[in-house]
Amino acid sequence: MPRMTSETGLVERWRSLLTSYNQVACDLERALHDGHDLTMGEFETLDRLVDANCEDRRMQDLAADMYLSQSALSRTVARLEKSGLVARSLCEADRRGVFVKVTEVGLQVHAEARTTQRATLAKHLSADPARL
Amino acid sequence: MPRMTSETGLVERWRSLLTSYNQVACDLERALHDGHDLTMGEFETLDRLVDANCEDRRMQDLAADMYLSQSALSRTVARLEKSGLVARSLCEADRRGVFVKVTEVGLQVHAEARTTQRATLAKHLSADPARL
DNA sequence: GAACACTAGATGCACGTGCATTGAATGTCC
DNA sequence: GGACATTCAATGCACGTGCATCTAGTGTTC
Repeated sequence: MPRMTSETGLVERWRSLLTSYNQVACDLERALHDGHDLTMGEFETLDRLVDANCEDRRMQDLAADMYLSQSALSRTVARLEKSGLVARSLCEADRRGVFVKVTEVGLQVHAEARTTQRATLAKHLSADPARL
Repeated sequence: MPRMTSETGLVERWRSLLTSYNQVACDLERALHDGHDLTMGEFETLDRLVDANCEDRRMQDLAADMYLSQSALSRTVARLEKSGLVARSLCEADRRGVFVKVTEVGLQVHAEARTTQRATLAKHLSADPARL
């Protein structure tokens, strides 16, 4: 069973993934920070919240479709709240839970930041879909 | 000019990249840490050094084909040296430069860790080349 | 050869992260 | 209903990172 091919391809694909990700992430992080004083994690969190708009979301649900760990998310939301971009409120039904909602300011900042994000993504991902 | 399609695809591809990367990276990080007391960055550094074996490599050259920043690389190599996996020696030709070489122990640890890496990569990347 | 710009790599610092733990609320079992 | 396990979110802690800066060696210009 000649599995050399698959093993080699594996590492190559991993390195490709590693490189792609880091290039985009690095640039995006800087662009968001410089232009909007946001972390990539903060923007992504905001982005998820806006996607599911009108609806309060529990921390848990947020964490579910994100890559952030529970503690990271907790602190990220704390930072966003401190900046006035989201609001936390406790869930009456289950008083352990916490609801998170985007504020007006949060919506504005998100809209602006999204422009930056799109531009950065386009710069890196538009021309070469082969090397995703 | 209907660019909606491309913009939408852009974000989708980014989220896909984000998710793929974080799943693999997270798992790999843990596996390497638990099994070999290595950071992902440390392993990748070691990996690059082994690839270019027999040859001393300057920090600069190492940094060139890696995603790590200059300061991160500097500290990573410092940690690897402290653990006895690599050795630094100064470059006589240009005494600002520093050579980095894998030690015997480093080779062994790398070989062991590579097994773990391959296994982890296989788990995540083997079945679904479509969603690289 | 003295002054100045530049480069290689190390380091102080602030910050975001994961892990483990904590505190509070809920569920369960008898 | 009281004791115990479980869940949600927050937090102490150690650690790796990037940015800016620093030190030392090199190149250049006069």
